[in-house]
Amino acid sequence: MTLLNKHFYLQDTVTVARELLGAVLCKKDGDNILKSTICETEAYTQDDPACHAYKGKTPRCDVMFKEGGFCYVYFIYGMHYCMNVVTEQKNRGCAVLIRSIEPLNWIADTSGPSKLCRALGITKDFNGIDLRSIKSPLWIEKGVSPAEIVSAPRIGISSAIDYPWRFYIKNCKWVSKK
DNA sequence: CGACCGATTGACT
DNA sequence: GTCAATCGGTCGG
Repeated sequence: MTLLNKHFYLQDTVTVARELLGAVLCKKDGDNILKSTICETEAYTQDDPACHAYKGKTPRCDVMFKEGGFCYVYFIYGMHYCMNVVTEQKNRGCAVLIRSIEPLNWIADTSGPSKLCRALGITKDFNGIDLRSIKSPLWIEKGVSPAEIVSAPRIGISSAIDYPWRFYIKNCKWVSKK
C-alpha cells in the first residue's frame, strides 16, 4: 500500500478531484480497516461562489485554509455531514467533496456524500485530521486509476455559476443518480 | 418514473 | 431571520 502524499494534495484542485477517483479511503474500525474506492468527487475553489471559503475564512471553513491533505467536515441541513479533502497550498481555501465510495471489504449504501459519512461514522470530530497519515483514524491510499472518467455539473448548487467539476467513474453503481 | 416537500440545526448576515 | 455542497418519503401521471 502507498499513501497519497503531500505532493499529491498540493496539485490543482480540479486535478486532485479527478485523480482521487480510484484511490482508497481507509477508516480505522477497531482492529479492522474499512477500505473503499472513491468513485465520485466535486471540486471547490476559493474564487467559486459555491465554495464555503468564497467569502474568506470563517469558523466553519477554517480547515479549508490548511495545507492540502487535511480533512474538512461540515454539518448541513440540520442532520448531515459531508467530507472533503483540502487541496493546494496553505491558505488557498479549496477542497474536494467526496460524493460516493464503493465499499471493498465491508457492506453499506455509500452512494451520496452524507450517506458515506453516516456509514463510516465520520462526524465533526474528523474535521481537521491529517489524511496523509496512517496514524489518523482516516487516510487515503493510492488505488487503481479508473478506465473512464466522466465530468459533469455539480449537484445541489443553486445560487452560483456552475462548472463541470463533478467527476465520477463511468458505469459505477455507487455514483449518485442524476 | 419525476416533482415536490419536510426534517432539523448551526453558520452567517 | 434565512438558508444550506442532503436524503427519504409521498404524490401524481
